[in-house]
Amino acid sequence: MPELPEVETIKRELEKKIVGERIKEVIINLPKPIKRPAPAELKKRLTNKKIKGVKRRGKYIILEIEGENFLFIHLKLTGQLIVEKENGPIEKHAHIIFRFASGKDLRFIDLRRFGTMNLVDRMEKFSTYNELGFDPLDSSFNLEKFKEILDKRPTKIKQLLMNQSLIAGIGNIYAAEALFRAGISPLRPAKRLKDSEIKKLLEALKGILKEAIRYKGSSVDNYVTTDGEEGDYEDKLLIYGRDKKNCPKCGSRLESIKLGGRGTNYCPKCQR
DNA sequence: AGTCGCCTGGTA
DNA sequence: TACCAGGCGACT
Repeated sequence: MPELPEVETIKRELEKKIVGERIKEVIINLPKPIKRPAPAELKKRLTNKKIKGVKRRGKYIILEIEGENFLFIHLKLTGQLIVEKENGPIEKHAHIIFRFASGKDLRFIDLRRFGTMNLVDRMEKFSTYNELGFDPLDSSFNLEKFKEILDKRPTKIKQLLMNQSLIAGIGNIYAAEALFRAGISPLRPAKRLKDSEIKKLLEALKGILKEAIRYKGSSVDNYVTTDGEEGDYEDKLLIYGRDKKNCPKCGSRLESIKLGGRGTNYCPKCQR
């Protein structure tokens, strides 16, 4: 499940591996991920173009391609972006392949087919881009801004953390981890958090995201880096996925509930 | 704010 | 063999 740390890891690797490469062919084995334009049009616009840069916004990877082309890629739950030699065996779910003049491929692989691609000629033309909230690691995202976001919102804090239009990049894993580290119950209405708790949560959030990036993300589900390697942060997760287990801090039994349709674990003793 | 649908593979 | 996971958009 790629969230901010996983997407950031992929972004940094792609920056090193594919900037400057020229696309000689776009192979579409499954058109479904291509939302717009029509697959044939996308092919036409990208063929024989150079990759100029790679950006990340929330959980989106953005490839900047010669000729005013911005390709927004969302990996959703099981998407992978792998760079490898073009003559290697084609993976079972390799839906879209960008074949470079150098003999390398960038392959978009997605078991569950939820991932998406949108090609636009200006960043702002991708409507979702304009609706994304703060990047939690950006220096402009400080205590004051975080307080403003929580202020007056009755939403449960975990759901607020995962609302991409407020803060962009946090998903189920890191929301749960940050709340555990900060000792805050996922059920607390956002507006009821005390200043001291908001401070703690912000520090936990930034800290965990940075650590996870250092470990190249968590390989929950089938996330891998652009080498096809797993991340190493999965072993550091203290609360996510620990259904029916005991709290790593106090030893009491963890609570497993559904929140906004998503599985949520927390320790009722350590998280208030 | 809650629910559904999109998907496949692992698990009860 | 039925069910569940889950980001996000669409819908209510």
